[in-house]
Amino acid sequence: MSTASKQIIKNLSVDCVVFGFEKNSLEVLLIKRKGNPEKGSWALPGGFVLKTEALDEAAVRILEETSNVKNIYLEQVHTFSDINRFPLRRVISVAYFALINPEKHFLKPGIDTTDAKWFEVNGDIAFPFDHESIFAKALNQLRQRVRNKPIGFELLPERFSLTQLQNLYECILGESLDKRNFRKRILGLKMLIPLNDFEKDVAHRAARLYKFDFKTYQVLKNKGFNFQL
Amino acid sequence: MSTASKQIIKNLSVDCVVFGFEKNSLEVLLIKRKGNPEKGSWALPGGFVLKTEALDEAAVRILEETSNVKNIYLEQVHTFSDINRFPLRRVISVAYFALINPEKHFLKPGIDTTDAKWFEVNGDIAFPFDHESIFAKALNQLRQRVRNKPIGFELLPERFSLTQLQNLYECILGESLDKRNFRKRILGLKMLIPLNDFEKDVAHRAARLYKFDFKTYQVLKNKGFNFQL
DNA sequence: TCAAAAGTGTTTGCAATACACCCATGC
DNA sequence: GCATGGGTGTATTGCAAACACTTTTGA
Repeated sequence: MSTASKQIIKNLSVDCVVFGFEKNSLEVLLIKRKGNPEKGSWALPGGFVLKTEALDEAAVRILEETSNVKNIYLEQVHTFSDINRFPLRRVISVAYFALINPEKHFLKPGIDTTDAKWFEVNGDIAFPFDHESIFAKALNQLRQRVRNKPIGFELLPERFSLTQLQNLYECILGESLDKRNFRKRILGLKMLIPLNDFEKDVAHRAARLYKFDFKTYQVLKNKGFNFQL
Repeated sequence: MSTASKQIIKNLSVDCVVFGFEKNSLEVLLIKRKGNPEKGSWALPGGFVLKTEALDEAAVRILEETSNVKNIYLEQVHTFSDINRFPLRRVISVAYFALINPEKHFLKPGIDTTDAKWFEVNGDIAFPFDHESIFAKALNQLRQRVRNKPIGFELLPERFSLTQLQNLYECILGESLDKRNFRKRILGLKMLIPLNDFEKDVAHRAARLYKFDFKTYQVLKNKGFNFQL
């Protein structure tokens, strides 16, 4: 079933900046466009809003349709409205940003896409349309977010080491952090539960694994915190 | 000239939450609606976007048209898209928030409005449509803003006392602050220039007046700061 | 002389920073 | 036994918080 038959709003789209963390690298999900304009180029997953849905719903649907990504945290970022941002006609686009753990999502191309793939955030990405600005704004928002809300639950495997968490923070912020201070502050938040499990098959002392205390995590997410990492 | 003749986008509007500070009270600008729906009720100034303008431009134009407010700081807040937020048809609305000094703006009703007036933010306001949510989101954003960016330049007269500035902060945050600590921190930012002028005709010791060092103010606005007021 | 707000410093505690060595493991 | 990353504690510093009295002015 094509989106067209579902009554789209022709001048309103949603674009999603989906961040994932894998192999110590922060990545962004792009899809290869099946149709014109910009056919064949790698773009942010996006699509038109239906007459029957709110923007949040559209974002969820579009991510599922274009790349098979489901059940994730989404947050509205900004609305882009340059007159010529889309070449065929005037379309304004609402940007969303999302965090997921790539390992939990098997990408597959969907409607309007021939492929879906992760790209390194720090690599050189040639975005079509105004997706460069959209991406930049979303990345910026992610960097703000990490300093006053807990983050990681959405991006890491269920059990992880403190070093993994620190790597995640370092990737997002683009700076390196002091190990001892990082641990002190993170553990001080009491949002991690230490497990009696350790890394396996590593050529060095095995790191203890932790999981998120989901309840505390949610509380912190609501009330936020305020420290320098 | 009516907006209709300028080719509006019928499903896309902008609503503005304009904050002003006067007589130690934080206020929001509302306009009285001339037409249906919600004729006669006090609403956020808003209007439809033209096919020929970006959202930021629309916000500027709409504020000027509805209430004669010009030349102000505007910032996009959020896009509201509930299917039934507007009763006549599906309209999504992009909210902006703005800060102005009421004394510098002579309100007068414009297109689609029969009146324009300031309302106390802390009073009971009966908003039409989903303007309650829009207002709440904007106020929330203002409260965030005040903690990590300088604010006040847009809301205060050119020359003002430290007490006025403190009152402004207290109004926005809805809590009272310690005078000595407030002064230490504000002066520490080096964004104020002390003048050799003082309050006049007050029945107590006259307060020194300050003005903003616009350059430092702008620098701080870009790089932000991070302290608890 | 009283009322009302302006103006001013110090102490205390906490949280951020900087920093270096021993531990466990696989090869 | 060596290379690799895991794990740990302390001293210092700077900033936030709490707090009360004197000064100026007009009525």
